[in-house]
Amino acid sequence: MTLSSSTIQESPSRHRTYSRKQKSLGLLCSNFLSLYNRDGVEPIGLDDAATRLGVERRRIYDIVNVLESVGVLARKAKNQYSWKGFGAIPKALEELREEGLRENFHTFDSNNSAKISDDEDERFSNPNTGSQQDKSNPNNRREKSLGLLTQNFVKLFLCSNVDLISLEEAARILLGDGQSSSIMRNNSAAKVRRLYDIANVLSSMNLIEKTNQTENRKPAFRWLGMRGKSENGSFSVLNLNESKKRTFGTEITNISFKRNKMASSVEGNSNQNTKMQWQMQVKHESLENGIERSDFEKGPKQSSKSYQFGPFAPVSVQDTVRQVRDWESLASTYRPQYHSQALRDLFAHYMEAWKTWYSEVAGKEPIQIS
DNA sequence: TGCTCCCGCCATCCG
DNA sequence: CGGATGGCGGGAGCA
Repeated sequence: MTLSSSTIQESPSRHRTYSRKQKSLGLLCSNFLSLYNRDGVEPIGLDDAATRLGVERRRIYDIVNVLESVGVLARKAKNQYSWKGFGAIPKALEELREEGLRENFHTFDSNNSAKISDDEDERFSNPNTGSQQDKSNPNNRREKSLGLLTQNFVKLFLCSNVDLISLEEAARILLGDGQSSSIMRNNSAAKVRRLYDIANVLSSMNLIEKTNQTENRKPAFRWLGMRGKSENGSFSVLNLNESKKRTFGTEITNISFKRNKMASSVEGNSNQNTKMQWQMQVKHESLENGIERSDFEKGPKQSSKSYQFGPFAPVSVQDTVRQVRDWESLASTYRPQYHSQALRDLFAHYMEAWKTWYSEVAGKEPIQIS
């Protein structure tokens, strides 16, 4: 479609320094969270999000699906989601845990796994009612969705004692297990990509952390959030790896901008619509290393129309400050919905964790301001 | 190289 | 039907 006239590629074979990292789902998720973590009740429009974050719509679907899986968002209507907030996570996880236990998520454990028959969620199901669709296979599309995969992945942690699961193991359990009867596609190698996607966004919320087994160096995921377990119905909160030690120096544990040598102003997209688009009055000036204040300019052409590649990369953590900052009000907004002390504790736990997280990302003191 | 996993084509699902 | 969703896997960054 309308292959852009010129502009697309300027200086061929020039040190373009693309930098894939700045386009990661994890970073995108962080920005998304920063952008909408407001008690504002206004619904979130997918187009709006895509535009504000400077990414294509397709990517928004990716993060929105996993965010919804853990309760942060709720689909309201077509093209529209409502922000539930971090405060909704404990409840969502608790439900996932119960659901997981009801199924056999706790039996995978050592040696061979126990496939998770799954089938899917709440209501309906029952023998094929209507006559439409189902020609190809009884497997609904939902079965392979990112959202369901996310929930199953989380259940793995919530319903067991382990807090470290290798990528390999997770793949085997979640996507058709090793060698089983079914001819199910076990080309896990291909499906594993989905796990990476999920892991990235869950990581950006500090629900999990990517590491690798002490011996073997094999990639693995460690659960950082709360854990269900025990039948007495009580929670046990894992002290998320002794939280951050707040190293005042530099060193950002998560985000890791790494030293992307001169990433700076990437693509010379020339969207002149910046005037109204990025209305985020970013004032943050930090971001020490690299990433000099990128100024969007360099746009000789005004191709108008296509603004799909917004300054997502450059801004990165931009306005994390403006949002949030008011944890108290945020907290009071959600706390009421928890009647049990357990959930309340969990909530507090998370708020603390995120407070730390945001301060790190923003590179400044624990938000608080007016 | 092998591990990660972004990108976007295009099958499906809704209105 | 046309637009909204979102599987899926090629293949390019990166370590």
